Amino acid sequence: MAATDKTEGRPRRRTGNPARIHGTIAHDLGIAIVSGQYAPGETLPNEIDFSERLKVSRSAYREAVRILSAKGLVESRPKTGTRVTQPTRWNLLDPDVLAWYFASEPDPKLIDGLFELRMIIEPAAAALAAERREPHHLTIMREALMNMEKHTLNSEAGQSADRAFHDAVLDASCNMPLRSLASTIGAGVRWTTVYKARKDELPRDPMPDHWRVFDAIAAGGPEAARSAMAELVGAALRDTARALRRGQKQPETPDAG
Amino acid sequence: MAATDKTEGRPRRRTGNPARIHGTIAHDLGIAIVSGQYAPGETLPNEIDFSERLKVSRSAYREAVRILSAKGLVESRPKTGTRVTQPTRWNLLDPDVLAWYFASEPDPKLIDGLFELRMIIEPAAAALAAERREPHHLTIMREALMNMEKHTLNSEAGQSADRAFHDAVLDASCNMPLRSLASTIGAGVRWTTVYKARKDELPRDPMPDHWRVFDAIAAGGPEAARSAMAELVGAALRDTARALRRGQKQPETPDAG
DNA sequence: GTCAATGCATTTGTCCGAGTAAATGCGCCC
DNA sequence: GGGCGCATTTACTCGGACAAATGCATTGAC
Repeated sequence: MAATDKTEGRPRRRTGNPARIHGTIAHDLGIAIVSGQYAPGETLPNEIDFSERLKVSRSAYREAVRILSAKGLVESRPKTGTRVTQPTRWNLLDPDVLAWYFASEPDPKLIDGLFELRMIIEPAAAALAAERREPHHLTIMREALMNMEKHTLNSEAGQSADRAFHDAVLDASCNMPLRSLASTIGAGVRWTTVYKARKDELPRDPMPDHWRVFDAIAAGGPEAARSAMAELVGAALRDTARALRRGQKQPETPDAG
Repeated sequence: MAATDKTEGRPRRRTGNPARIHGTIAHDLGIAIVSGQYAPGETLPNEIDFSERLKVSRSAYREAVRILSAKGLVESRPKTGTRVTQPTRWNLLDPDVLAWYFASEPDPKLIDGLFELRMIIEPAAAALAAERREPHHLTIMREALMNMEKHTLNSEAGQSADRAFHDAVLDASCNMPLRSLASTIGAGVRWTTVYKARKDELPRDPMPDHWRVFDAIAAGGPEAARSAMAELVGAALRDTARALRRGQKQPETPDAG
């Protein structure tokens, strides 16, 4: 836990800063909603009852609802009440919403979907980055990869260096909407490494693939960058799929077959 | 105006429903922020003064700020106040934020970025759709295209049919994160058609391209669907670029060259 | 003279209670 | 039986008060 903080809807801040009530309520309620604890279409208890049950003032509760409403998770109207919207309306690309998905074990369909998105976005972004990268982008990438080598993906520092590298590639694409996908991609990267580590699955050294992407971007070769990044993400996908199979087998067949 | 409503931060609802104060404040402030009226890093007036100036209660103003905070536009802390965050932190993919961008004439860089994103996303989504589409997806697509033919892109109905078609393709990809990009793509589609119409630029009949995409998806041909969609988006891009050039020329050289 | 601890002022955060407006469902009237 | 007005439920808005947190200046010690 203790993620990157920044926006609304996180339980507590990086600096030991105590959480604000509306933030924690939004966080808890958000997790409850995306995990299906409140079904789509269901209306939650009215403001007065619910805020009393949560032991917070109505104002704080209402601000929490505003946060969830801003992210598309609920919709509130007079008389009808506040009800959970259909999942297709949720802002899945919102960093907080995605984080709430990953707070509990997320749906495998979502993991697959995120990998598909990465396979679409990241090679294209790498190609654009090869054409447009500025010197400072390369500096950030190089530093991230060196940190990755030093700390390895088993440490928190190594994982955040991995995310920093992918973020830098999206940054270097010089495309605002693409860069906005950084947090989404980052969540996928993070989950992948953590999950594989939990399954003791770290079969392939990720560094050569990463350096190939970096070299292609630095050399200004769009197609080389595209294929190198496709290879990198594809390898991560295959490793994760294997870890997923192991994870599913374990609870069913403890030691025999 | 009078967009699709649904989430928080819209000024008024589809059904003639009067706007809620916190929604209108968030809407107005959101537009002011994305249009640069409040510079990144700048802190807005404190809650009491600002809410008085806006002629609303502090509670309503605070709920508006919570909405903006949830979308990453502002960040508020005690003593420091509420300040506008750096644009890289904004949730550009949020439907409301994007709508606020388009409320005033948006930055051409953003338009280019959106087209690049569409050129990356939509062909890939079409390919996935060709593999996974269900009969009801095809029904929706066919109906959308028939409406498009009937009303043409000059009418509101025709434009929303266009959006409905692109939405249906993303739906048919059966990929949750991809589908979440529907509102973003839709905003791009909408802006494109409206802008071209304003410049009297409608040189190419869009229907054949659209039917080719549909046929490929219906036939289950991923690569055909991919290239057909790439052709469609590429044509829209070229037309829009031409309209942009005309739009820039007009104010400078009224009638001579 | 430098640095650390501390008190203070400012701003957001939280709480409470009351009253308003809107949307739904019911009963009434036509 | 269908359309219309009314009552009820719910979120929405308001105003005021207190608490908590934080940046800053002051003060003190070394």
